[in-house]
Amino acid sequence: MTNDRERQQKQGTGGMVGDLLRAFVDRIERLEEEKRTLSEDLKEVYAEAKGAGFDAKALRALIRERRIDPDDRAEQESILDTYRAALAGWERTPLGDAAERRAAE
Amino acid sequence: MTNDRERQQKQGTGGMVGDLLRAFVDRIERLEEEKRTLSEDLKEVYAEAKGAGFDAKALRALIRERRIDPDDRAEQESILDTYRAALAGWERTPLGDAAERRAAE
Amino acid sequence: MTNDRERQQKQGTGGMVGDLLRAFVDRIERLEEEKRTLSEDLKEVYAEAKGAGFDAKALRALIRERRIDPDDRAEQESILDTYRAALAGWERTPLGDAAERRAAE
Amino acid sequence: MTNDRERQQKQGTGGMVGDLLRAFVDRIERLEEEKRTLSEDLKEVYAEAKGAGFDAKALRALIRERRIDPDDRAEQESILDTYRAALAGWERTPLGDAAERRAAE
DNA sequence: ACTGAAGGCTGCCCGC
DNA sequence: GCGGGCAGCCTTCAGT
Repeated sequence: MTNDRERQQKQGTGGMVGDLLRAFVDRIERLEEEKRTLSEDLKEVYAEAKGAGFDAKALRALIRERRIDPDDRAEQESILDTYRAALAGWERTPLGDAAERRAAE
Repeated sequence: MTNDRERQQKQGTGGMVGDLLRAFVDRIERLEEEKRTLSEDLKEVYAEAKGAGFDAKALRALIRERRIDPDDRAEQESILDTYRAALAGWERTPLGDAAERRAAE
Repeated sequence: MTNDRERQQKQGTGGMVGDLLRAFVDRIERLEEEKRTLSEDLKEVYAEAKGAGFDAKALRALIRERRIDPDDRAEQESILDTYRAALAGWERTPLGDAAERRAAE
Repeated sequence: MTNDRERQQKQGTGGMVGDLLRAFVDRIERLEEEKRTLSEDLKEVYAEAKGAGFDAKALRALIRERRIDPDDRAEQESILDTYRAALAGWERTPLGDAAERRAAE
């Protein structure tokens, strides 16, 4: 009988592994659901902040800045400064070229 | 008046705006921390499952499948509806038939 | 015959709309393929730059910085500075709390 | 010459590294510009299709379907393979049967 | 340590 | 003009 086979798969002696698997799936899905809820809460807070007159983009930038390690940030900034310096005076970009071509059409 | 608020934000007169900002930052960072905790929990569960003999990759595939499946039915319906709308007035044309067959797959 | 019906759908009088649709699909897929090729080229260039000793992350940051409008960037930086100032001295973050709790375990 | 002195100061020894960096930046920005152009072309094609009476959303869905379909078969195969691997040693258990049926859907 | 995938985040485009 | 949906980018993580 199909149902017996089903029940065996889910509950029988051989189903212990299945029970274990289902337990894991359950835990995972609960955790994911909680994460999803938090993401929504976060979205709400940003919306609220925006409603209070704060710039959401800047607020996100602020949070990001606070999140990352100050040392790492300094390191990255330092490298970036070096590159910026290496390109100093180099305003002739492909993007500029394209804009000129576009204007010439 | 908006300008007063602007000036307050920039000068910190009374710090009320600063307090508000701090409150938002605090709420955001708490929520993010909770999310981070859940991500770690999730990672642990996967590790535990792996320790129990389950293949993590397959487990993830299973979870993903279960996650998208419910939406998927709705999505398929939605696409089907959209196709019907896109083909409005052509339903009796061969193209309409082809689209319907495609959507029905 | 099924094949004739197929051919009608694809090539017959009633298939003119189908031809048009297929032409659009063809153009779109060609353009997407070209985009994909460029993405791969880009990836190669970054890999090459990395091989030449440049920091890929910083390089991307540099490119991003050059891409956005200088005025917009200044505006964002200005707002960010304002927020930073409003939070000055506020180092007590949830993340910090969590770290302390973690250390206490 | 003043410019040479300037450039030396900003780029370091001989400016060779700076030149190299500029070359990379140039290549990257050109590729990105080409991508941007293609994106615009794509947008135009969609607009044109819309003008011809096609529903843009449905068209995008169609393209997406065609794009993922080839991969999809491979992906499905891959998942199936993964499941088989995950269940190695349990194939003769009820769980194995269930997993195989699930993967076969 | 690096590479390839997976997931989350951000910016863009459309519809309301 | 704005909020939602979607595509692309970035980051992180498992695997080699």
